[in-house]
Amino acid sequence: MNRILVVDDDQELRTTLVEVLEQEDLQAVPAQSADDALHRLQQESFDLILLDLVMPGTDGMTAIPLIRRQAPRARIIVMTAYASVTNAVQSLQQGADDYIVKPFKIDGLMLTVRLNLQKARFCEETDAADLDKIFNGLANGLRRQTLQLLSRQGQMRFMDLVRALEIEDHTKVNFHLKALREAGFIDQSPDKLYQLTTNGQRAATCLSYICKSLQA
Amino acid sequence: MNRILVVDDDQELRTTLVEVLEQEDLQAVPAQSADDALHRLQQESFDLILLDLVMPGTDGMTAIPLIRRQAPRARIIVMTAYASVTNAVQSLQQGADDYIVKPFKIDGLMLTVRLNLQKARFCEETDAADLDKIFNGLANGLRRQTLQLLSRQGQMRFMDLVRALEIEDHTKVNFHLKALREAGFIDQSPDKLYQLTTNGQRAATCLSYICKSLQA
DNA sequence: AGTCCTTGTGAAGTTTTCTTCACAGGACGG
DNA sequence: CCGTCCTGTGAAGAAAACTTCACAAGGACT
Repeated sequence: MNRILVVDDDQELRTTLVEVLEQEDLQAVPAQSADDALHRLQQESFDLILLDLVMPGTDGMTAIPLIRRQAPRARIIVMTAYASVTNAVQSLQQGADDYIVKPFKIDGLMLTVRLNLQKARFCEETDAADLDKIFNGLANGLRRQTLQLLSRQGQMRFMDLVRALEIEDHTKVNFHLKALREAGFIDQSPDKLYQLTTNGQRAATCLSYICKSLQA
Repeated sequence: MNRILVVDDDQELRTTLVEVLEQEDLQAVPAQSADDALHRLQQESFDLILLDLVMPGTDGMTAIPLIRRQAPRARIIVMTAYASVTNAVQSLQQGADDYIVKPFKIDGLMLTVRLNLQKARFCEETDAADLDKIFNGLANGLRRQTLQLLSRQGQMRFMDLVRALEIEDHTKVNFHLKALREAGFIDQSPDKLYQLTTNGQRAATCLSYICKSLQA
C-alpha cells in the first residue's frame, strides 16, 4: 500500500486530507510542520509527500530540497493558497514534482495524487534491474563510445563503427555490440544497420549528460 | 562565449532578442519554429534555449522533451504570453529549466538568462572527475547503495553501514569501501566516520539524476 | 583478565568480463 | 571462379572484479 505524508500546519485540513486519503485505501500520516516531516522521514519512508508551502518554522519552499535529500524517490506535491507562476516555477526548481492550488476539490487532489503515485510506481519498476543494466552497459569505455556514436549518427554499419572506434580487432567490437544488444540498448534494422533502441537512447542521454558535465 | 538559440515565430521579437543578446556579448542564433530549432541543434550546440510555447507547427510544449534529448545539458527557458500556473508546472515537468511571462522587460529577461547560464556553468565546474572513475564507482550495486546511503545520512560508522546494507560479511563491504575511497568518492573523518567527498557527492548526484531520468 | 564488538588487512579462490584467435558464410567486384 | 571485404560465432586464455576466509589490533564492558 502506498504511504503518504501530509504536511500542513492547518490541523483541520490535515486531518481531512488524512481521512480522505485513507478512504481511498492509501496510508496517510500527518505532520504539522516541515521539521516534523523531516523527522518522520528519518524513521519511515513515504511514496508521496503533500507539502504546504506556508508554515511556521521552516517553510515549505526551504524544506523541499531537504526532503528531497532524505527521500530521493518520493513524489513531492506542493499545495499552496498563495499560488503564482513564479512560485510554482521556484517550487519545481527546488525539486517538487507537482503543484496544486488551494482551495482544491478533493477529486482534483486525488487525481494529482494518483497520477504521481503512478509515475512513482513506474520508476520503481524500471529501477533496480534496469539500473544494473544501464551501468553495465555504460561501465565499459568502448560501449560508451559506441552508444555516443550511434546516438550521433543514428544508424551505422558494422565495419564503419569498427573504424570509427579505431579498433583493429573487429571481433572485439562484436563482443561489445552483443553485450549492448543483450542489454536491450541497440538492435539491428533488417539491412543489418545498428541503431539505438528507446532504452539505448535513454542510456545515451544519461551518458551525454554526465560526459558534458565532466568537460571543463 | 555562450551560445543561445532563440526560438520564436514572431520575427520582430526574435530579431530584437538576438540583437539585445548580442549587445550583451552573447552569441545568439534565431530559429523560427520548433522544427527549425531541432534541425539546428543537430548541427551546433547551445548553452541556452529561449523557447516560445505557442508556435505554428510543433508547439513549444511538445518540443521541450525533443530538445532536451538533443541537448541534454542546455538550459531551456520557456517564454509565453499565455501564462498560467498549470502551464508553468507542465513546462517544467516536461523538462524546461525556467519560465518567463510575456511581455517581459529586457532587464528581467537578461537576469533570467544570466542566472541560467551561471547555473549551467556551475554544473560544468562541479564535475572535474574522470568518467571512468565515476562509472567504476557506480558500476557496482553495493557501491551505488553505499553512495546513496551516505548521501542521505551524511556520516556513518562502518558497522552501521554494513547493517544498513544488509550484508553478512563485513569484509565484503570493506572491499567496496576501499574501492570508493581509492576512487576519491568517500573519506573518513578523524573518528572513523565514513562520509562523501566532494567528488562522491557529485557521483551521488549523477546517480540520482540517472534514476530520475529513468522516470521520464 | 576475559569477552565481545568494531574496524580493519591481506591472501586465496571464484566469478565475471574482456581479449584474442581460429574459422566461416555471404556479398561483390574483377 | 577467385580473392577480398563484411559480418559474424564460439572457444580458450588473460585480466579484472568480486567474495570468502583467516587473522588481528584496539575499545568497551564486566
